Amino acid sequence: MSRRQSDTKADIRRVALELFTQRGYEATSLREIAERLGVTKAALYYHFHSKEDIVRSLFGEHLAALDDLVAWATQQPPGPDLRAEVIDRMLRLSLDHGRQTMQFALANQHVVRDLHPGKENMFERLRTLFEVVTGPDAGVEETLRIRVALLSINTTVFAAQGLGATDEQIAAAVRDIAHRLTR
Amino acid sequence: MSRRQSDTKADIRRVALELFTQRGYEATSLREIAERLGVTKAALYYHFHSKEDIVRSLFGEHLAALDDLVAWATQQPPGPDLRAEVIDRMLRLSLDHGRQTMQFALANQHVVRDLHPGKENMFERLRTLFEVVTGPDAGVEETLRIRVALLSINTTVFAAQGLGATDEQIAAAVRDIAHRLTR
DNA sequence: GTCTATACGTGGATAGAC
DNA sequence: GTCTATCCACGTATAGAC
Repeated sequence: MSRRQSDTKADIRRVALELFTQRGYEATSLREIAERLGVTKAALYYHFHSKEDIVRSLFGEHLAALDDLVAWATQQPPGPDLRAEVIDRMLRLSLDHGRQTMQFALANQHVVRDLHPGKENMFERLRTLFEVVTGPDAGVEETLRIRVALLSINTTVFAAQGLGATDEQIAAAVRDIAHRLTR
Repeated sequence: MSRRQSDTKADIRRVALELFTQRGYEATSLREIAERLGVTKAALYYHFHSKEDIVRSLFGEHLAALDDLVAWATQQPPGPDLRAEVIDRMLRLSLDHGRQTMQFALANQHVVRDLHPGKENMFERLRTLFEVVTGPDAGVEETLRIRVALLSINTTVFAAQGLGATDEQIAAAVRDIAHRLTR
């Protein structure tokens, strides 16, 4: 039985995510990705239509999952319980898709922003989520605090660099942080 | 009296910071910067040696100020008071240099990281600052919490996008957040 | 499914006139 | 101090053989 095609495709995705995150999207050439994998540029184009297509493939699932979360949250009755639940679901979502995907999004904001022109991008979804968990009558400071609580997932992953923390420790820290910021 | 040379230079810096932040460093060409200013690429090269030189110029002051802070903090006796003071000084430092510089650094991590090869880069300084404010006997979760508190300055500025918050409101929110995370 | 070869654009950077 | 003109390297992407 021969090596499956999807293995190569998965390899490309893995290396691309790594390099895009470390060096940035534009600073990473397809040549580098190909070299790292021991294949040629043309091989990449067999599996993906374009460079942007690779990013789309990397971020698509995450975006879809975020969509589901937003849809779910919108239907729930507002309140403090919802905040904690949204944070917890977002945390699980982030850990599932791996820390690196978030790091990538943070370090390549303009790329992620332009993936879906118009209002369909990631930051619009985040904004919607912000609005759902924040009451309409919250003051500026409270709004900021709640938003930071949601973003603390990303921040904590970033802060954990070089610390050798496990996913469990990170998750525990995030819950603690979010709790301190939203009560 | 003729238009001073430093005006043009300042204009370049202003536009460059704006574009680098919005579109990313590599995605922004010198041609775009020049066009926006109504000058030619060659004019840019009169004021700056290279593209990287522009970034260095943008980030140099911030880095120097951060150096001073690290040096100061290293000499202080450790303790909870130091944490609050370090956060406060870092907050003032960040607000002074403008929010955009931080946004730029966040959105172009790899560029800032490689500005000074070796250990002289921004993240090394941050790491040093982390170590100073975190006791050597802190657990993983506590360490994460304190780090996130320091980073909350950046996070809050990011979270404030599109909210129309004043610098004072942001500063107040940061102090509140840091306090909740470090007590 | 992966290769070689190549087209084509654009980017950063420099030389030299004004 | 700013321009025109130009160089060169590299990037994405495609065509077509194996």
